[in-house]
Amino acid sequence: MDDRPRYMISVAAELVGMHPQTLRIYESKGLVRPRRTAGNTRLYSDSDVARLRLIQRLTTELGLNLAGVERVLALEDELARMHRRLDRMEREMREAVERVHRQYRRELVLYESPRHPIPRK
Amino acid sequence: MDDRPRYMISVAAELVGMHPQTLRIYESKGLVRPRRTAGNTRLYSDSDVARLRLIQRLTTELGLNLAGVERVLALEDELARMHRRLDRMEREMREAVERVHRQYRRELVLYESPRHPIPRK
DNA sequence: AGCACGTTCACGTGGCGTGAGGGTCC
DNA sequence: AGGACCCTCACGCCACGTGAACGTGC
Repeated sequence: MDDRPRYMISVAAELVGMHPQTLRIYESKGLVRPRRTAGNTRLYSDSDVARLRLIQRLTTELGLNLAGVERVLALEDELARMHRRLDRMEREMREAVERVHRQYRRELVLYESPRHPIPRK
Repeated sequence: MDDRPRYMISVAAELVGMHPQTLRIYESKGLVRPRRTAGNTRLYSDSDVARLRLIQRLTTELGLNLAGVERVLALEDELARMHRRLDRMEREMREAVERVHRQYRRELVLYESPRHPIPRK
């Protein structure tokens, strides 16, 4: 995803329907980290905007305060990481079983007795 | 763990260092669910008290509001469940590999050629 | 009868959103 | 020179904790 810094604060605020000052507060609390231009103007990327929308949902819709938002975002990150880890582990384990199958099939061919042919499926 | 309802509200509040009224508020928001006696008196179990301590850490130490506490508790539950699931999956997959090994070892014994003994470790 | 329980209402504080004031950069 | 940016300060509202008032159960 193209995620370059794009929107200055008034545009970003407009996009998510928030007060520009609110965005500055969020940054001061470390909830979003927009880039800055050489002239120190904030520039929000698309993922910054997405994060703002997420924060908005947590505050206005669910009523969390900013401390809660911070904690929830961290936990959701951790949850997402764990989910990926779970998927990866499932895949790796499946591959491990497959490797064992392949290895033994090779050995069976090597050691096969002519009088006891191995049934092929 | 023995988790019978034990402490009435003044005792539970004393145990965790909170105002009894605060405990009533928490219940009204569904954060804890103490049992009641026939006379409608709240009785808090040890796990209720533990939960109160957890809530206390989130509110006083981290500064969450109650909406945040509710959300965080839910996420931590989910995280714990996922962790158990991960452990279980790891074990099951390990057993699956082991099953494949055992199965092929049996077949190798059956089909083994006298002139090509299978090396044992 | 007394004490701790129950509920409901009122008050104070603090967090957070909103706006204004004043300076700086294009 | 104007407009949007920067930051800081002040106001208002609402959530939450605390306490009081009043009724009920042991």
